[in-house]
Amino acid sequence: MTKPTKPSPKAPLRIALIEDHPKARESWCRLINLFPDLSCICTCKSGEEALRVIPQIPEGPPDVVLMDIFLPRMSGIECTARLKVLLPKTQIIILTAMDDEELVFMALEAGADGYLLKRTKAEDLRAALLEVLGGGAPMSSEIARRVINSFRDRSKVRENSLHLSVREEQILMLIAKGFSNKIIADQLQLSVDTVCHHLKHVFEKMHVTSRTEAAIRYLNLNNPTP
Amino acid sequence: MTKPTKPSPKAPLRIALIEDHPKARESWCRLINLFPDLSCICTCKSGEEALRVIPQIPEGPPDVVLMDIFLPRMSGIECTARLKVLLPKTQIIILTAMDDEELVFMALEAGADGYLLKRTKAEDLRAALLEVLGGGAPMSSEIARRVINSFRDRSKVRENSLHLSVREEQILMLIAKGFSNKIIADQLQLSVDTVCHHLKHVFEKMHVTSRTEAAIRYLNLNNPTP
DNA sequence: CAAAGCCTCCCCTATTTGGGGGATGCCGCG
DNA sequence: CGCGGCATCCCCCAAATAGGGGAGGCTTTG
Repeated sequence: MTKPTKPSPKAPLRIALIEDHPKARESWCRLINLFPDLSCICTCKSGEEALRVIPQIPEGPPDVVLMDIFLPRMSGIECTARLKVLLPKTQIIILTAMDDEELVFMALEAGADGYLLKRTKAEDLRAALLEVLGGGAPMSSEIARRVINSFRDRSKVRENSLHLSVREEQILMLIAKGFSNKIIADQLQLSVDTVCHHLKHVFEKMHVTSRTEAAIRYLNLNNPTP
Repeated sequence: MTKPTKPSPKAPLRIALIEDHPKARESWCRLINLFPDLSCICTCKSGEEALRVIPQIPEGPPDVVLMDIFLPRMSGIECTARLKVLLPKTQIIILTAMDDEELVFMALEAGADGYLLKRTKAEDLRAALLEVLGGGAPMSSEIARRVINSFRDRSKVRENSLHLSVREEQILMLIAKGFSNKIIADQLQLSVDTVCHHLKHVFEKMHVTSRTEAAIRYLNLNNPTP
C-alpha cells in the first residue's frame, strides 16, 4: 500500500498470529514488531476466528501465518489445513512446545510450511520468516530429526493431496453443479444415505465442512484463474 | 459427435420436449421427428425432471427446448428461468394454449426465446425452430400483439436481470466464499435472521434454491469460461 | 487368508438451511 | 403525503445437511 508496486525489499513482511494464550500472543506480537521489516497485522485467539478473519483482511492475506498448535476447539493442525485451502499462497509456520511427537507429521501433512519451537530466539524467528518466503522450510533442527523419522515409515500415506475415489469425484462433480443430495441420489441410482456417506469422505479429504465450500474448491481446481 | 465440427447444415437440430400430458408429448415428438433435420432427443414429464435430466445429457445440451407452460408442480415459467441459467445457450420456446394472458409476459421475462401456440402447424413449427437458432424470436402473431400490450405499461420492471441490492451482493459474495450464514452474520455484524432474509431475495432474483447454486452462478458470472 | 479400501445401505442426532409469516424504521420518488 | 424498496430483526417450521455410528459385500493387495 505505502510502497512501490515492485516487490520492494522495504515493504514489511505481513504476519498473522494465531495463539490462544493472551500473554504468549502479546509477547510474540511485540517480538515481531521489534523488527522494522516485520509487521504483525493480525492476531487471532482461535482457529475459528482465524478462518473467519484472515481471509477477509481488506489489504489481502498475510505473507506468513504463525500458528500455535494447541488451540482450544479446533486444533492448529485442522486450522492449518483449512486455512491453506483458503489461502494457498500464504506460508504457515507451526509453533510448538514440542512435547508432542505425532503432531509434527500431521501438521506438515496438513500443509504447514515450517515448524518452529516456541523457545525460538528473536533473530532466529526473523530468519525463519524470511526463509519460508524464499521457498525454504524453516525447522528447528530437533524438529527436523523427528520429521525424517516420521517420514521413514509412512512414506506411503501421501502421494497427492486429493485422491478421491471414482464415486466421490462423481458426486463432487454433481455438487459443483448445484444439485441436492436427493437429486444426485436419483441421478446415480443410489440412496441418499450413500450420497451422504461419500460426501463425508469428500469433505474430509478436501478439509471443508459444507457442500458449497467443496463446490467452490472443485470449480477453482478445474478452472484456475491465473 | 458424428458430424464434422463446423456448423454443418446437415446435423439435425437437437430438440428437448417438456410436456406433462402423455398424448401431447408423444404427438409433438412424432411431429418433430417427421423432419429429417429435426430430432427430438429428450422428453420430460415435468419441470423437475427437465432440470435434472437435460443438463446431464451426455451429448450436451439440446439446441432448442420446447416447454409446455402448464406443468403439474413447477410451472413452465419457473422451469424456463431455472433452465436458462443452467444452459444459457439453449433456446427455449414456450408452448401455450393461449387462454392465459399474464403468462406471456412472465415467460418472456423468465428468458423464453419464443412463444408458440399449441395449434401451430407442422411446417410453422419447423420454421420457428430454425428461426430461433438464427437469433429470431418466433412468435405467433396473436401472441405478438399481446406482448407489446404487456410491455407498454410495465417497461420499467426489467432493466437488467440481476439487480441485487448492496447488502444482497455483499452476502452473495461471502456465500461464494463458502461461509455459513452464522459466519457471515458475524462478519457483517448482523443477525443470522437478517442474512437469511437477504438470502431469500438473492435466491428469488437468481432463480435458484440453494446457496451452492447461487455460489456457482456468482462465480461463473464473475469468472466466465470463454 | 487377512487387511484395507471402496461401495452400499441403515441408524442416530444436531445444526443449517430454505421458506413462510410479520414488525419496525429509513429513505426516496411520484 | 403515501407507497415501495431496503434493511433490520423476530417468530415458526419443514427439509436438507453434516457428522457420528455400524454392517455387509466386493475387490485388491500384501
